[in-house]
Amino acid sequence: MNEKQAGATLPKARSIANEVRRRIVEGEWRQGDRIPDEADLAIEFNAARATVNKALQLLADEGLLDRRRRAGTRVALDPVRKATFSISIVREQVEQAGMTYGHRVLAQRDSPVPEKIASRIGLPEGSVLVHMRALHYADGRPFQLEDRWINRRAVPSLAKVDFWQLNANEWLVRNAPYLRAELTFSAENATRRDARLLNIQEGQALLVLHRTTWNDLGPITTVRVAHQPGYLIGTEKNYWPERQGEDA
Amino acid sequence: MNEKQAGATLPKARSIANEVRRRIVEGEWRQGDRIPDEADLAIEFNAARATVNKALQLLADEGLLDRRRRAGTRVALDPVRKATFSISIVREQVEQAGMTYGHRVLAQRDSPVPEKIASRIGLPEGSVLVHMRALHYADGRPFQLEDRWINRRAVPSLAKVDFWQLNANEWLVRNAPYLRAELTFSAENATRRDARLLNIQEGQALLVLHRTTWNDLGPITTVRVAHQPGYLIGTEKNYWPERQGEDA
DNA sequence: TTCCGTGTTATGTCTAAGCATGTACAGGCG
DNA sequence: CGCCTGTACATGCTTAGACATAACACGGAA
Repeated sequence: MNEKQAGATLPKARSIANEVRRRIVEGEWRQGDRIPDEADLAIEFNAARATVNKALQLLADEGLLDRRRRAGTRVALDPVRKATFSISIVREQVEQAGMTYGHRVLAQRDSPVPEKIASRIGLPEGSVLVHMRALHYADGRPFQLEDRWINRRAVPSLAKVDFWQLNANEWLVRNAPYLRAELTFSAENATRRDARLLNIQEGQALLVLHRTTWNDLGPITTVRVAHQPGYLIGTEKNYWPERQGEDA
Repeated sequence: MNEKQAGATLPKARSIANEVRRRIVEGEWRQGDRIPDEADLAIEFNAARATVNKALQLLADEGLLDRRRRAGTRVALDPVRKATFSISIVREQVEQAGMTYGHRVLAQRDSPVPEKIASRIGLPEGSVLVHMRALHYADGRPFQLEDRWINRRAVPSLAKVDFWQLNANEWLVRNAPYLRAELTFSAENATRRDARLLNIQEGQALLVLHRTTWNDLGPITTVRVAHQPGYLIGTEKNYWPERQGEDA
């Protein structure tokens, strides 16, 4: 999606990067080999050193190259794979799949945080946060179950927001930029409650995403998102569970 | 881990980025606002425009800014979060957690690919690939179950490699750089076989990672990796399941 | 032999300048 | 009033040159 169309002129740095990548993939330069230095490549590609630098930085960010001052640039011994996922808001996920989105708040009240959550977000146990649960629907089917704690103190403008009406996810994303985020994936067996709400069988494997965000005032929110069984999160796109007799 | 130590001088571009990020997070510039153009910021920060450009590109890559020619730079309406995970080879995962690594090949033979796999990697059904299964151990406990298909044709040097002896994962990572990779996470209930091999109960929720890689000759390998129950994959680090009476 | 300084060197970063490119906007034409 | 088009402008990208900085390598001192 990020590649230019054939025929359009690629930025020079990018095309240099592509050429270097090709040489690596085709084995011309092998893992661990030192590659020519920026100055030499600049001559070879008829570019300024800064441009070559940019190209090599790109590849280093991809994990394909290992660069160290004075030591030179070499092909990474084990090309560390960095997988990047773009996490969009739920509604977009649903709508991009061509379904209609729905949202329902199940519960919302102020409550002291349990120890487990408190330690994850770095607040003293027993701090009172907003606790809410909501369901997100795709074409009327429950799709995501969200269990969220919100720290009013990190977002002053949030003091009077009514989360019964609101999609907390979207409100926060749009109104409370964060400085730091932590995100984990795991798999959990659906609890009885998960099963009831998502309309599935107890014990089914759920892909669970935990996300916590912080700004300069402290933790903003932490959320556990349980996906419908069969949902895949991928680097390229996400995949919906198969449905019988229907089309995605 | 990527922040410089306090006291060390931050690259100018990075410190400009930080300042801009601060203004956004603290609400000085709000979502959707147009921010001053590069030339103005260059004056304000006493830097060259190229430096400001680099800083803003950084933030645009993070998804915090939205930049368009002529239209200017504005704070993104919904700061798209890109989560990046660094996927290292299994042995490193285990050793970084301070455990000893072990590896055992369970099966390996040439076999025609089933339709499901074939369509995923883009080879005709029935193509004959190497099919292998292996277990990875941490401190003697089964930790990861790997089910892999390897396309000898994409990696000529692989023709005579004996996968009974070898850690396929590492061999491929080190010897077969790829051009494109696709990666998905999902959750699956442990099959009877998963359960037996991982020494767990059938039906337990497993975090499953599918990875497929391609080079210029075609698909290299596709693999299903099932993790021990309770394992978390995160943006910052990965988390091991709790163990009773022991310390990680 | 080992250890420590010091010079060399490749990358890291910045600057000033300029051309390229896409698009928002205004103004003209039907 | 709507559509088209030209132009100005903000970002995109490159260059040449310079200085900073980490780290290898070598030589001399202990």
